[in-house]
Amino acid sequence: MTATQPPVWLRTEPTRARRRPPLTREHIVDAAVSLLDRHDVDGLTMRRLAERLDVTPTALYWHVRTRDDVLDLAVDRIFGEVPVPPVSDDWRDDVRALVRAWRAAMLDHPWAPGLVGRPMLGPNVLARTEFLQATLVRGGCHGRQLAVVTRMLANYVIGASLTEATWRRSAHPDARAAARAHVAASAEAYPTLTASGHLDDGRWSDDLLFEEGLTGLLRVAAERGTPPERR
Amino acid sequence: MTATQPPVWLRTEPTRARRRPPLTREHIVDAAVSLLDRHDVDGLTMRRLAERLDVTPTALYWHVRTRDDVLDLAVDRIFGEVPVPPVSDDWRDDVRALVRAWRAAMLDHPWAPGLVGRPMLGPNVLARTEFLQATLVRGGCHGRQLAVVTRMLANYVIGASLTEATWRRSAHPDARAAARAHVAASAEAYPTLTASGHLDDGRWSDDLLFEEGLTGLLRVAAERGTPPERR
DNA sequence: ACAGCCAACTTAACGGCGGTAAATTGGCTG
DNA sequence: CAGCCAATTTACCGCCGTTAAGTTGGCTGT
Repeated sequence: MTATQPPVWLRTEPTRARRRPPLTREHIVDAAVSLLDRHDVDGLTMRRLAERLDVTPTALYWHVRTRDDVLDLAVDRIFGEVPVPPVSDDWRDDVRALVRAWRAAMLDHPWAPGLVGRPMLGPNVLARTEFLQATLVRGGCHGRQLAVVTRMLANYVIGASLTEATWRRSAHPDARAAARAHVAASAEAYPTLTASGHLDDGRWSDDLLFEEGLTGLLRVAAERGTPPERR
Repeated sequence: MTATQPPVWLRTEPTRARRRPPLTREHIVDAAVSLLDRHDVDGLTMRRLAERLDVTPTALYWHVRTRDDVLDLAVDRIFGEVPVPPVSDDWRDDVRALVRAWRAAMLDHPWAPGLVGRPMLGPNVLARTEFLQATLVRGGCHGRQLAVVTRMLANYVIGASLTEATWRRSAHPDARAAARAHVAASAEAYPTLTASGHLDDGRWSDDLLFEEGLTGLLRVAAERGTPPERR
């Protein structure tokens, strides 16, 4: 039988599906994140991404419009890793949990904070922001105060992630040391910085500084009212 | 006289210096900033930069190691535009003035906040940080509290600049509108965001939100002590 | 059984990019 | 006027993002 069919060896493969697994936007983002984790932003090329997915570079453009799209999707993917905490009886704890996890996710992927400078409208980002603001409302924030506090907290966590990730990325063991030496060399120009050990590693842990700052912000968030003229 | 010299017309030019003006790192940074202002980060190419300076691209590499160097220098140049306020009798006013000017400079060059994710060790950055911390010391901050507050303020202004510059850069008049519509379309998923008008333009001005948040931070900065177990 | 369709992918190529190596220039010094 | 050497140019490499046009192969309707 099968006389008219060419022998197996000449047919390409089981011919089951065209590709298995078929290329997906999800798969692309998977590969992108893993590439970003390993090679940082400059290391994410459409060609490398394609190679990783065993596909021609141009195939990606069927699922994605540009490289920037890939980056946007990757950022939102990271935000998906931020667990939205269960609602507790103290709204402050909930804000703390969310913001803490937010920072942690960013630091797990130190390339991410540097990409925050683009419009973030992904569903994961929006969902976390929604939770943050809803929690603040639960805590009694309204109107202008709500807007102020939301922005304040977001700015804080963004700034903190960016600052810390910056140093974490220049991971060369002595890059920090070089920086410290550089400042110490002009100690008379920066007396306070050198005295306070502003660039020192071990002096105060990043975690501690972040937590204490956050505590301060929550204190601000809890002060309700404070209209133009208060009291 | 001058018989042995060829007539002026055949000599290339005053022959005063090899180039006039001679290429300088300062000139390069000048051109870079102006190019960044006009064409954003992607628009700054070594070739365009060279063209602007009437020089071959490779000539730049004599004064600068890589394109990243140019970006680093450009960022520090921007920080040079931040006026260090005169010392007043209220340290809070001084912090306010510095931080306010810091944000203003970043927003004047909306490409800058996105470049903060690289080690900033330029003299202008360090001088401003020194002033900030010195002022806090004057206000009575010491040790851990000083570290916490310094970071808190820096993170806040960085986050705020980045957030605001992001929207300012996607300047297409209706880009924000599209974003708002996008969120509004899933209003049932983001009830609080839509209710609070989180993405609305006119609701609360960026300036106002920044100032009120800053007021809160200064209140935190003024609370001294607060050790592990307080009171 | 087969014609035709169209989503998904490949082939080929373009222009521009950052960066390097080697040659060149031209004012200055001895 | 010989020789030096800082400053710049010429020539080029390999990689990049992206586009246009072709190909494939499973599915649909008859």
